[in-house]
Amino acid sequence: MLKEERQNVILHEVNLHNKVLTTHLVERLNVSEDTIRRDLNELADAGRIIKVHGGALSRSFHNSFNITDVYSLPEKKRIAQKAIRLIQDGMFVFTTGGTTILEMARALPQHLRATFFTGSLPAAFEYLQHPHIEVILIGDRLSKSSRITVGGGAIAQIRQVKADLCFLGTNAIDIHAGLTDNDLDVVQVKKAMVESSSRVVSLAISEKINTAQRLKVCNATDIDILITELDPLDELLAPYRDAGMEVH
Amino acid sequence: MLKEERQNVILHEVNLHNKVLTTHLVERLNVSEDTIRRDLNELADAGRIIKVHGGALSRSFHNSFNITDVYSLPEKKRIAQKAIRLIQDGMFVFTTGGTTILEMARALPQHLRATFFTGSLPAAFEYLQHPHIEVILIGDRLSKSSRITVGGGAIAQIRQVKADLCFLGTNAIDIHAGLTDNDLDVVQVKKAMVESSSRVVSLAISEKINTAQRLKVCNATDIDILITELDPLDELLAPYRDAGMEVH
DNA sequence: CCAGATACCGCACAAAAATGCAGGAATATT
DNA sequence: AATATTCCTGCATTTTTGTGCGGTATCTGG
Repeated sequence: MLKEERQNVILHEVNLHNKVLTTHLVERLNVSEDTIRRDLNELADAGRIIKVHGGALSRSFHNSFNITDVYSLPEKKRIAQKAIRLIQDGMFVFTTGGTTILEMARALPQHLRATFFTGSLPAAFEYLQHPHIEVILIGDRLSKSSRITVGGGAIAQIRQVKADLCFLGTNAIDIHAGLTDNDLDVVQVKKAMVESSSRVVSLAISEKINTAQRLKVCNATDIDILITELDPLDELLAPYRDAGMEVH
Repeated sequence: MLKEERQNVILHEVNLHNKVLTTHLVERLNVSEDTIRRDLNELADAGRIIKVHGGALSRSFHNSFNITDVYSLPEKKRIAQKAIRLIQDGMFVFTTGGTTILEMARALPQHLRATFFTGSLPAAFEYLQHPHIEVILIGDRLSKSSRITVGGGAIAQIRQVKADLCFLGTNAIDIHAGLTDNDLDVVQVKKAMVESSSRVVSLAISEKINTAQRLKVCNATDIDILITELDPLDELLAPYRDAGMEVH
Protein backbone atom coordinates (compact mmCIF):
# COMPACT_ATOMS: atom_id res chain seq x y z
CA MET A 1 0.00 0.00 0.00
CA LEU A 2 1.30 3.42 -0.95
CA LYS A 3 1.98 6.03 1.65
CA GLU A 4 -0.51 8.46 0.18
CA GLU A 5 -3.13 5.77 0.04
CA ARG A 6 -2.60 5.01 3.69
CA GLN A 7 -2.88 8.65 4.60
CA ASN A 8 -6.10 8.88 2.68
CA VAL A 9 -7.49 6.00 4.70
CA ILE A 10 -6.46 7.80 7.86
CA LEU A 11 -8.14 11.00 6.72
CA HIS A 12 -11.26 9.09 5.87
CA GLU A 13 -11.34 7.45 9.29
CA VAL A 14 -10.78 10.74 11.03
CA ASN A 15 -13.50 12.51 9.10
CA LEU A 16 -15.87 9.64 9.64
CA HIS A 17 -15.48 9.25 13.40
CA ASN A 18 -14.03 12.66 14.25
CA LYS A 19 -11.22 10.92 16.06
CA VAL A 20 -8.87 8.04 15.56
CA LEU A 21 -6.55 6.12 17.85
CA THR A 22 -2.99 5.37 16.85
CA THR A 23 -3.40 1.79 18.04
CA HIS A 24 -6.52 1.35 15.96
CA LEU A 25 -4.73 2.50 12.83
CA VAL A 26 -1.83 0.17 13.54
CA GLU A 27 -3.99 -2.91 13.29
CA ARG A 28 -6.28 -1.51 10.64
CA LEU A 29 -3.36 -0.83 8.30
CA ASN A 30 -0.86 -3.45 9.44
CA VAL A 31 2.10 -1.14 9.81
CA SER A 32 4.24 -0.18 12.75
CA GLU A 33 3.30 2.43 15.28
CA ASP A 34 6.12 4.63 14.05
CA THR A 35 4.77 4.71 10.54
CA ILE A 36 1.37 5.76 11.79
CA ARG A 37 2.94 8.38 13.95
CA ARG A 38 4.90 9.74 11.02
CA ASP A 39 1.76 9.81 8.91
CA LEU A 40 -0.15 11.64 11.61
CA ASN A 41 2.67 14.14 11.92
CA GLU A 42 2.69 14.79 8.20
CA LEU A 43 -1.06 15.19 8.04
CA ALA A 44 -0.96 17.49 11.03
CA ASP A 45 1.83 19.56 9.48
CA ALA A 46 -0.26 19.88 6.35
CA GLY A 47 -3.11 21.08 8.55
CA ARG A 48 -5.49 18.28 7.59
CA ILE A 49 -5.93 16.83 11.10
CA ILE A 50 -5.32 17.83 14.70
CA LYS A 51 -2.82 15.56 16.38
CA VAL A 52 -3.34 14.75 20.03
CA HIS A 53 -1.77 12.34 22.47
CA GLY A 54 -2.84 8.86 21.45
CA GLY A 55 -4.30 9.70 18.08
CA ALA A 56 -5.79 12.52 16.08
CA LEU A 57 -8.97 14.57 15.74
CA SER A 58 -10.81 15.89 12.74
CA ARG A 59 -10.08 19.48 11.95
CA SER A 60 -13.67 20.55 11.44
CA PHE A 61 -14.63 19.04 14.75
CA HIS A 62 -11.97 20.72 16.79
CA ASN A 63 -11.65 24.02 15.06
CA SER A 64 -14.35 26.66 15.19
CA PHE A 65 -15.20 26.14 11.53
CA ASN A 66 -18.67 24.75 12.13
CA ILE A 67 -19.23 24.23 15.79
CA THR A 68 -22.94 24.58 15.23
CA ASP A 69 -22.91 21.52 13.04
CA VAL A 70 -21.97 19.19 15.85
CA TYR A 71 -25.50 19.29 17.19
CA SER A 72 -26.67 15.68 17.58
CA LEU A 73 -23.62 14.53 15.68
CA PRO A 74 -23.57 10.92 16.89
CA GLU A 75 -27.20 10.47 15.88
CA LYS A 76 -26.51 11.93 12.47
CA LYS A 77 -23.56 9.64 11.97
CA ARG A 78 -25.78 6.66 12.73
CA ILE A 79 -28.32 7.86 10.21
CA ALA A 80 -25.60 8.38 7.65
CA GLN A 81 -24.40 4.80 8.07
CA LYS A 82 -27.87 3.46 7.41
CA ALA A 83 -28.43 5.78 4.47
CA ILE A 84 -25.34 4.89 2.50
CA ARG A 85 -26.42 1.26 2.33
CA LEU A 86 -29.18 2.30 -0.06
CA ILE A 87 -26.83 3.66 -2.68
CA GLN A 88 -25.52 1.31 -5.31
CA ASP A 89 -23.06 1.69 -8.14
CA GLY A 90 -24.45 3.50 -11.15
CA MET A 91 -27.30 5.22 -9.36
CA PHE A 92 -28.41 8.79 -9.88
CA VAL A 93 -29.01 10.46 -6.54
CA PHE A 94 -30.54 13.79 -5.51
CA THR A 95 -29.59 15.25 -2.17
CA THR A 96 -30.64 18.41 -0.40
CA GLY A 97 -28.42 20.27 2.05
CA GLY A 98 -28.22 20.11 5.81
CA THR A 99 -25.85 18.61 8.32
CA THR A 100 -27.29 15.10 8.18
CA ILE A 101 -26.73 14.98 4.43
CA LEU A 102 -23.21 16.24 5.03
CA GLU A 103 -22.52 13.36 7.37
CA MET A 104 -23.83 10.98 4.77
CA ALA A 105 -21.52 12.50 2.18
CA ARG A 106 -18.55 11.98 4.48
CA ALA A 107 -19.51 8.39 5.15
CA LEU A 108 -19.77 7.33 1.52
CA PRO A 109 -17.43 4.44 0.69
CA GLN A 110 -14.42 5.32 -1.43
CA HIS A 111 -15.21 2.80 -4.13
CA LEU A 112 -18.76 3.91 -4.80
CA ARG A 113 -19.46 4.91 -8.40
CA ALA A 114 -22.57 7.02 -8.57
CA THR A 115 -23.80 10.38 -9.80
CA PHE A 116 -24.92 12.92 -7.22
CA PHE A 117 -27.06 15.94 -8.01
CA THR A 118 -27.16 18.64 -5.42
CA GLY A 119 -27.60 22.35 -4.98
CA SER A 120 -25.81 22.34 -1.65
CA LEU A 121 -22.38 23.91 -1.66
CA PRO A 122 -21.04 22.06 1.41
CA ALA A 123 -22.39 18.73 0.19
CA ALA A 124 -20.83 19.24 -3.23
CA PHE A 125 -17.49 19.80 -1.54
CA GLU A 126 -17.78 16.52 0.27
CA TYR A 127 -18.79 14.59 -2.84
CA LEU A 128 -15.75 16.00 -4.60
CA GLN A 129 -13.55 14.15 -2.15
CA HIS A 130 -14.73 10.85 -3.56
CA PRO A 131 -12.79 9.83 -6.63
CA HIS A 132 -15.50 7.88 -8.42
CA ILE A 133 -18.46 10.04 -7.66
CA GLU A 134 -19.65 12.34 -10.37
CA VAL A 135 -21.06 15.57 -9.01
CA ILE A 136 -23.62 17.60 -10.89
CA LEU A 137 -24.14 20.96 -9.31
CA ILE A 138 -27.58 22.46 -9.64
CA GLY A 139 -27.12 26.12 -10.41
CA ASP A 140 -29.12 29.25 -9.61
CA ARG A 141 -29.32 31.84 -6.85
CA LEU A 142 -27.45 30.83 -3.72
CA SER A 143 -29.42 31.20 -0.53
CA LYS A 144 -27.13 32.67 2.13
CA SER A 145 -28.85 30.99 5.03
CA SER A 146 -28.99 27.45 3.73
CA ARG A 147 -26.11 27.56 1.26
CA ILE A 148 -28.08 25.77 -1.39
CA THR A 149 -29.23 27.03 -4.76
CA VAL A 150 -32.86 28.00 -5.09
CA GLY A 151 -35.09 29.43 -7.77
CA GLY A 152 -36.70 28.62 -11.06
CA GLY A 153 -33.47 27.74 -12.80
CA ALA A 154 -32.61 25.18 -10.15
CA ILE A 155 -36.04 23.62 -10.38
CA ALA A 156 -35.83 23.46 -14.16
CA GLN A 157 -32.51 21.63 -13.92
CA ILE A 158 -33.93 19.18 -11.40
CA ARG A 159 -36.87 18.43 -13.69
CA GLN A 160 -34.50 17.36 -16.44
CA VAL A 161 -33.31 14.41 -14.39
CA LYS A 162 -34.99 11.21 -13.28
CA ALA A 163 -33.05 9.94 -10.29
CA ASP A 164 -33.15 6.60 -8.51
CA LEU A 165 -33.00 8.05 -5.04
CA CYS A 166 -33.65 11.34 -3.32
CA PHE A 167 -32.28 12.00 0.15
CA LEU A 168 -34.08 14.74 2.04
CA GLY A 169 -32.54 16.31 5.11
CA THR A 170 -35.67 16.62 7.19
CA ASN A 171 -36.74 19.56 9.28
CA ALA A 172 -40.06 18.18 10.42
CA ILE A 173 -42.05 15.10 9.62
CA ASP A 174 -45.50 14.07 10.74
CA ILE A 175 -47.76 11.31 9.60
CA HIS A 176 -50.63 13.73 8.89
CA ALA A 177 -48.83 16.96 8.02
CA GLY A 178 -46.29 15.13 5.92
CA LEU A 179 -42.81 16.48 5.38
CA THR A 180 -42.69 20.19 6.14
CA ASP A 181 -40.18 23.00 6.18
CA ASN A 182 -39.98 26.72 6.84
CA ASP A 183 -38.26 28.27 3.83
CA LEU A 184 -40.35 28.69 0.72
CA ASP A 185 -37.44 28.53 -1.69
CA VAL A 186 -36.09 25.38 -0.11
CA VAL A 187 -39.51 23.77 -0.13
CA GLN A 188 -39.86 24.29 -3.84
CA VAL A 189 -36.51 22.70 -4.55
CA LYS A 190 -37.35 19.72 -2.35
CA LYS A 191 -40.69 19.34 -4.07
CA ALA A 192 -39.03 19.20 -7.44
CA MET A 193 -36.57 16.58 -6.23
CA VAL A 194 -39.32 14.41 -4.79
CA GLU A 195 -41.17 14.52 -8.08
CA SER A 196 -38.08 13.60 -10.10
CA SER A 197 -37.08 10.55 -8.06
CA SER A 198 -38.16 6.95 -8.06
CA ARG A 199 -37.68 6.55 -4.33
CA VAL A 200 -37.69 9.23 -1.66
CA VAL A 201 -35.70 8.86 1.55
CA SER A 202 -36.21 11.08 4.56
CA LEU A 203 -33.29 11.41 6.96
CA ALA A 204 -34.56 12.65 10.31
CA ILE A 205 -33.20 12.62 13.84
CA SER A 206 -35.88 11.40 16.18
CA GLU A 207 -36.67 14.78 17.67
CA LYS A 208 -38.04 15.83 14.29
CA ILE A 209 -40.51 12.97 14.28
CA ASN A 210 -44.11 14.07 14.79
CA THR A 211 -43.35 17.75 14.36
CA ALA A 212 -44.53 20.12 11.68
CA GLN A 213 -43.57 23.42 10.12
CA ARG A 214 -45.60 25.87 8.05
CA LEU A 215 -44.75 24.84 4.53
CA LYS A 216 -45.44 21.47 3.01
CA VAL A 217 -42.97 19.59 0.85
CA CYS A 218 -44.94 16.38 0.33
CA ASN A 219 -47.32 13.92 1.93
CA ALA A 220 -46.10 11.20 4.25
CA THR A 221 -47.22 8.70 1.64
CA ASP A 222 -44.79 10.18 -0.87
CA ILE A 223 -41.89 9.10 1.31
CA ASP A 224 -40.70 5.59 0.64
CA ILE A 225 -38.03 5.22 3.31
CA LEU A 226 -37.61 6.85 6.70
CA ILE A 227 -34.23 6.72 8.40
CA THR A 228 -33.69 7.75 12.01
CA GLU A 229 -31.04 6.97 14.59
CA LEU A 230 -33.55 4.79 16.47
CA ASP A 231 -34.15 1.09 16.24
CA PRO A 232 -36.52 0.50 13.31
CA LEU A 233 -38.91 -1.26 15.67
CA ASP A 234 -39.08 1.67 18.08
CA GLU A 235 -42.56 2.51 19.26
CA LEU A 236 -42.27 6.11 18.07
CA LEU A 237 -41.98 4.92 14.48
CA ALA A 238 -44.96 2.56 14.53
CA PRO A 239 -47.35 4.94 12.72
CA TYR A 240 -44.86 5.34 9.91
CA ARG A 241 -44.41 1.60 9.54
CA ASP A 242 -48.17 1.18 9.51
CA ALA A 243 -48.45 3.81 6.80
CA GLY A 244 -46.35 1.57 4.57
CA MET A 245 -43.01 3.28 4.87
CA GLU A 246 -39.83 1.32 5.01
CA VAL A 247 -38.31 2.32 8.34
CA HIS A 248 -34.56 1.83 8.80
CA MET B 1 4.52 -1.66 -28.18
CA LEU B 2 4.75 2.07 -28.75
CA LYS B 3 5.51 4.50 -26.02
CA GLU B 4 2.18 6.30 -26.36
CA GLU B 5 0.33 3.03 -26.37
CA ARG B 6 2.07 2.09 -23.17
CA GLN B 7 1.29 5.41 -21.55
CA ASN B 8 -2.33 5.03 -22.50
CA VAL B 9 -2.41 1.69 -20.73
CA ILE B 10 -0.90 3.35 -17.67
CA LEU B 11 -3.47 6.14 -17.72
CA HIS B 12 -6.23 3.61 -18.07
CA GLU B 13 -4.98 1.62 -15.11
CA VAL B 14 -4.63 4.71 -12.98
CA ASN B 15 -8.08 5.99 -13.77
CA LEU B 16 -9.59 2.59 -13.20
CA HIS B 17 -8.04 1.81 -9.84
CA ASN B 18 -7.07 5.29 -8.67
CA LYS B 19 -3.56 4.07 -8.09
CA VAL B 20 -0.96 2.00 -9.75
CA LEU B 21 2.26 0.42 -8.52
CA THR B 22 5.45 0.71 -10.50
CA THR B 23 6.11 -2.98 -9.94
CA HIS B 24 2.68 -3.90 -11.22
CA LEU B 25 3.20 -1.96 -14.43
CA VAL B 26 6.57 -3.62 -14.96
CA GLU B 27 5.06 -7.07 -15.19
CA ARG B 28 1.87 -5.91 -16.85
CA LEU B 29 3.80 -4.27 -19.70
CA ASN B 30 6.96 -6.33 -19.72
CA VAL B 31 9.37 -3.44 -19.71
CA SER B 32 12.01 -2.34 -17.27
CA GLU B 33 11.34 -0.37 -14.16
CA ASP B 34 13.22 2.55 -15.63
CA THR B 35 10.95 2.79 -18.61
CA ILE B 36 7.91 2.83 -16.37
CA ARG B 37 9.49 5.47 -14.23
CA ARG B 38 10.19 7.63 -17.24
CA ASP B 39 6.65 7.20 -18.42
CA LEU B 40 5.28 8.12 -15.03
CA ASN B 41 7.48 11.20 -14.96
CA GLU B 42 6.27 12.31 -18.35
CA LEU B 43 2.64 11.77 -17.43
CA ALA B 44 3.14 13.61 -14.17
CA ASP B 45 4.86 16.51 -15.92
CA ALA B 46 1.91 16.71 -18.26
CA GLY B 47 -0.35 16.80 -15.22
CA ARG B 48 -2.23 13.64 -16.13
CA ILE B 49 -1.33 11.73 -12.95
CA ILE B 50 0.15 12.39 -9.53
CA LYS B 51 3.41 10.59 -9.03
CA VAL B 52 4.20 9.29 -5.57
CA HIS B 53 6.84 7.08 -4.07
CA GLY B 54 6.17 3.58 -5.35
CA GLY B 55 3.72 4.39 -8.09
CA ALA B 56 1.16 6.98 -9.06
CA LEU B 57 -2.32 8.17 -8.17
CA SER B 58 -5.13 9.56 -10.26
CA ARG B 59 -5.52 13.30 -10.13
CA SER B 60 -9.01 13.21 -8.71
CA PHE B 61 -8.00 10.86 -5.96
CA HIS B 62 -5.29 13.10 -4.67
CA ASN B 63 -6.99 15.55 -2.30
CA SER B 64 -4.28 18.10 -2.32
CA PHE B 65 -6.13 21.29 -1.66
CA ASN B 66 -4.21 22.75 1.21
CA ILE B 67 -5.63 26.11 2.07
CA THR B 68 -2.27 26.88 3.63
CA ASP B 69 0.13 26.91 0.72
CA VAL B 70 -1.12 29.32 -1.89
CA TYR B 71 1.59 29.95 -4.39
CA SER B 72 2.73 33.58 -4.71
CA LEU B 73 0.24 34.76 -2.16
CA PRO B 74 1.55 38.33 -1.66
CA GLU B 75 1.45 38.96 -5.40
CA LYS B 76 -2.06 37.65 -5.62
CA LYS B 77 -3.19 39.85 -2.75
CA ARG B 78 -1.84 42.89 -4.58
CA ILE B 79 -3.67 41.89 -7.72
CA ALA B 80 -6.85 41.39 -5.72
CA GLN B 81 -6.62 44.90 -4.29
CA LYS B 82 -6.36 46.39 -7.74
CA ALA B 83 -9.14 44.22 -9.12
CA ILE B 84 -11.80 45.09 -6.57
CA ARG B 85 -11.57 48.76 -7.48
CA LEU B 86 -13.24 47.94 -10.78
CA ILE B 87 -16.40 46.61 -9.19
CA GLN B 88 -19.20 49.05 -8.45
CA ASP B 89 -22.54 48.69 -6.76
CA GLY B 90 -25.18 47.08 -8.94
CA MET B 91 -22.80 45.40 -11.34
CA PHE B 92 -23.16 41.90 -12.73
CA VAL B 93 -19.84 40.09 -12.57
CA PHE B 94 -18.57 36.78 -13.94
CA THR B 95 -15.61 35.11 -12.26
CA THR B 96 -13.75 31.91 -12.99
CA GLY B 97 -11.97 29.83 -10.36
CA GLY B 98 -8.36 29.82 -9.23
CA THR B 99 -6.48 31.13 -6.26
CA THR B 100 -6.14 34.67 -7.52
CA ILE B 101 -9.90 34.95 -7.90
CA LEU B 102 -10.22 33.54 -4.40
CA GLU B 103 -8.02 36.29 -3.02
CA MET B 104 -10.15 38.83 -4.82
CA ALA B 105 -13.27 37.33 -3.30
CA ARG B 106 -11.75 37.64 0.17
CA ALA B 107 -10.75 41.23 -0.46
CA LEU B 108 -14.20 42.45 -1.51
CA PRO B 109 -15.48 45.33 0.64
CA GLN B 110 -18.28 44.42 3.02
CA HIS B 111 -20.63 47.12 1.78
CA LEU B 112 -20.45 46.15 -1.88
CA ARG B 113 -23.80 45.33 -3.48
CA ALA B 114 -23.24 43.37 -6.64
CA THR B 115 -24.25 40.13 -8.29
CA PHE B 116 -21.57 37.51 -8.87
CA PHE B 117 -21.93 34.62 -11.29
CA THR B 118 -19.47 31.79 -10.88
CA GLY B 119 -19.06 28.07 -11.39
CA SER B 120 -16.28 27.87 -8.84
CA LEU B 121 -17.18 26.15 -5.60
CA PRO B 122 -14.49 27.80 -3.46
CA ALA B 123 -15.20 31.23 -4.89
CA ALA B 124 -18.91 30.83 -4.24
CA PHE B 125 -18.14 30.06 -0.61
CA GLU B 126 -16.19 33.27 -0.29
CA TYR B 127 -18.89 35.38 -1.93
CA LEU B 128 -21.38 33.91 0.51
CA GLN B 129 -19.47 35.53 3.35
CA HIS B 130 -20.39 38.96 2.04
CA PRO B 131 -23.80 40.06 3.25
CA HIS B 132 -24.82 42.20 0.30
CA ILE B 133 -23.47 40.16 -2.54
CA GLU B 134 -25.87 38.04 -4.49
CA VAL B 135 -24.34 34.80 -5.70
CA ILE B 136 -25.59 32.97 -8.74
CA LEU B 137 -24.09 29.55 -9.04
CA ILE B 138 -23.58 28.20 -12.52
CA GLY B 139 -24.59 24.56 -12.46
CA ASP B 140 -23.43 21.47 -14.33
CA ARG B 141 -20.81 18.76 -13.96
CA LEU B 142 -18.19 19.56 -11.34
CA SER B 143 -14.63 19.08 -12.49
CA LYS B 144 -12.69 17.38 -9.71
CA SER B 145 -9.38 18.97 -10.55
CA SER B 146 -10.47 22.58 -10.90
CA ARG B 147 -13.58 22.48 -8.71
CA ILE B 148 -15.59 24.51 -11.15
CA THR B 149 -18.62 23.47 -13.12
CA VAL B 150 -18.07 22.65 -16.78
CA GLY B 151 -20.17 21.41 -19.65
CA GLY B 152 -22.91 22.48 -21.99
CA GLY B 153 -25.36 23.30 -19.25
CA ALA B 154 -22.93 25.69 -17.63
CA ILE B 155 -22.26 27.41 -20.93
CA ALA B 156 -25.96 27.73 -21.66
CA GLN B 157 -26.47 29.40 -18.29
CA ILE B 158 -23.61 31.80 -18.92
CA ARG B 159 -25.08 32.77 -22.28
CA GLN B 160 -28.29 33.86 -20.62
CA VAL B 161 -26.50 36.66 -18.82
CA LYS B 162 -24.91 39.85 -20.04
CA ALA B 163 -22.45 40.93 -17.37
CA ASP B 164 -20.58 44.20 -16.88
CA LEU B 165 -17.30 42.57 -15.94
CA CYS B 166 -15.60 39.25 -16.32
CA PHE B 167 -12.59 38.36 -14.16
CA LEU B 168 -10.42 35.62 -15.58
CA GLY B 169 -7.88 33.83 -13.43
CA THR B 170 -5.11 33.55 -15.99
CA ASN B 171 -2.90 30.56 -16.65
CA ALA B 172 -0.94 32.01 -19.51
CA ILE B 173 -1.12 35.21 -21.52
CA ASP B 174 0.85 36.34 -24.52
CA ILE B 175 0.39 39.21 -26.89
CA HIS B 176 0.30 36.92 -29.92
CA ALA B 177 -1.07 33.66 -28.57
CA GLY B 178 -3.68 35.50 -26.52
CA LEU B 179 -5.09 34.05 -23.32
CA THR B 180 -4.51 30.31 -23.21
CA ASP B 181 -5.17 27.40 -20.86
CA ASN B 182 -4.68 23.65 -20.70
CA ASP B 183 -8.08 22.17 -19.84
CA LEU B 184 -10.60 21.99 -22.64
CA ASP B 185 -13.64 22.14 -20.41
CA VAL B 186 -12.34 25.15 -18.57
CA VAL B 187 -11.46 26.90 -21.81
CA GLN B 188 -15.00 26.57 -23.08
CA VAL B 189 -16.45 28.04 -19.92
CA LYS B 190 -14.01 30.95 -20.04
CA LYS B 191 -14.83 31.55 -23.69
CA ALA B 192 -18.52 31.78 -22.91
CA MET B 193 -17.86 34.22 -20.09
CA VAL B 194 -15.71 36.44 -22.30
CA GLU B 195 -18.46 36.56 -24.92
CA SER B 196 -21.12 37.43 -22.37
CA SER B 197 -19.30 40.34 -20.75
CA SER B 198 -18.92 44.00 -21.65
CA ARG B 199 -15.41 44.23 -20.25
CA VAL B 200 -12.93 41.43 -19.74
CA VAL B 201 -10.30 41.56 -17.00
CA SER B 202 -7.33 39.23 -16.88
CA LEU B 203 -5.72 38.68 -13.46
CA ALA B 204 -2.21 37.34 -13.96
CA ILE B 205 0.88 37.18 -11.79
CA SER B 206 3.86 38.41 -13.76
CA GLU B 207 5.38 35.01 -14.35
CA LYS B 208 2.39 34.14 -16.52
CA ILE B 209 3.08 37.08 -18.80
CA ASN B 210 4.43 36.08 -22.22
CA THR B 211 3.70 32.39 -21.73
CA ALA B 212 1.31 30.18 -23.63
CA GLN B 213 -0.55 26.91 -23.21
CA ARG B 214 -2.12 24.64 -25.77
CA LEU B 215 -5.70 25.82 -25.80
CA LYS B 216 -6.87 29.28 -26.69
CA VAL B 217 -9.51 31.16 -24.72
CA CYS B 218 -9.45 34.46 -26.60
CA ASN B 219 -7.23 36.93 -28.42
CA ALA B 220 -5.19 39.50 -26.56
CA THR B 221 -7.38 42.16 -28.17
CA ASP B 222 -10.44 40.68 -26.47
CA ILE B 223 -8.99 41.57 -23.09
CA ASP B 224 -9.84 45.06 -21.92
CA ILE B 225 -7.89 45.21 -18.68
CA LEU B 226 -4.78 43.42 -17.53
CA ILE B 227 -3.93 43.35 -13.83
CA THR B 228 -0.61 42.12 -12.48
CA GLU B 229 1.29 42.70 -9.26
CA LEU B 230 3.79 44.89 -11.15
CA ASP B 231 3.84 48.62 -11.61
CA PRO B 232 1.59 49.44 -14.59
CA LEU B 233 4.53 51.17 -16.27
CA ASP B 234 6.79 48.13 -15.99
CA GLU B 235 8.75 47.38 -19.12
CA LEU B 236 7.41 43.82 -19.29
CA LEU B 237 3.90 45.15 -19.82
CA ALA B 238 4.74 47.62 -22.59
CA PRO B 239 3.50 45.41 -25.47
CA TYR B 240 0.16 45.05 -23.75
CA ARG B 241 -0.19 48.79 -23.22
CA ASP B 242 0.72 49.35 -26.85
CA ALA B 243 -1.92 46.86 -27.91
CA GLY B 244 -4.50 49.10 -26.31
CA MET B 245 -5.08 47.25 -23.06
CA GLU B 246 -5.68 49.10 -19.84
CA VAL B 247 -2.87 47.90 -17.62
CA HIS B 248 -3.31 48.24 -13.85
C1' DC C 1 19.20 3.86 -50.18
C1' DC C 2 22.18 5.62 -46.77
C1' DA C 3 24.39 8.40 -43.15
C1' DG C 4 23.65 11.21 -39.38
C1' DA C 5 20.61 12.71 -35.90
C1' DT C 6 17.30 11.66 -32.59
C1' DA C 7 14.67 8.98 -29.49
C1' DC C 8 14.14 4.93 -26.80
C1' DC C 9 15.36 1.22 -23.67
C1' DG C 10 17.75 -1.49 -20.16
C1' DC C 11 21.65 -1.88 -16.92
C1' DA C 12 24.54 -0.35 -12.99
C1' DC C 13 25.44 2.37 -9.29
C1' DA C 14 24.69 6.18 -6.11
C1' DA C 15 21.22 9.01 -3.71
C1' DA C 16 16.87 9.44 -1.44
C1' DA C 17 12.78 7.80 0.82
C1' DA C 18 10.20 4.72 3.62
C1' DT C 19 9.87 1.63 7.26
C1' DG C 20 10.81 -0.74 11.52
C1' DC C 21 13.38 -1.25 15.88
C1' DA C 22 15.51 0.07 20.33
C1' DG C 23 16.24 3.14 23.93
C1' DG C 24 15.12 6.94 26.82
C1' DA C 25 12.09 11.18 27.41
C1' DA C 26 7.55 12.99 27.83
C1' DT C 27 2.81 12.54 28.97
C1' DA C 28 -1.39 10.46 30.79
C1' DT C 29 -3.68 7.62 34.39
C1' DT C 30 -4.52 5.81 38.89
C1' DA D 1 3.98 9.44 43.46
C1' DA D 2 3.96 5.19 40.79
C1' DT D 3 2.87 3.00 36.62
C1' DA D 4 1.61 2.50 31.97
C1' DT D 5 1.23 4.41 27.68
C1' DT D 6 2.72 7.24 24.09
C1' DC D 7 6.23 9.96 21.83
C1' DC D 8 10.71 11.20 19.94
C1' DT D 9 15.54 10.36 18.28
C1' DG D 10 19.00 7.92 16.08
C1' DC D 11 20.13 4.01 13.34
C1' DA D 12 19.97 -0.05 10.16
C1' DT D 13 17.53 -2.23 6.38
C1' DT D 14 14.84 -2.41 2.42
C1' DT D 15 12.70 -0.25 -1.40
C1' DT D 16 12.43 3.20 -4.73
C1' DT D 17 14.41 6.87 -7.52
C1' DG D 18 17.65 9.48 -10.48
C1' DT D 19 21.41 9.52 -13.73
C1' DG D 20 25.02 8.36 -16.85
C1' DC D 21 26.20 5.03 -20.32
C1' DG D 22 26.03 1.99 -24.22
C1' DG D 23 23.35 -0.42 -27.47
C1' DT D 24 19.38 -0.42 -30.60
C1' DA D 25 15.49 1.27 -33.11
C1' DT D 26 13.36 5.12 -35.66
C1' DC D 27 13.24 9.26 -38.19
C1' DT D 28 15.01 12.60 -41.68
C1' DG D 29 17.15 14.88 -45.43
C1' DG D 30 19.78 14.33 -49.01
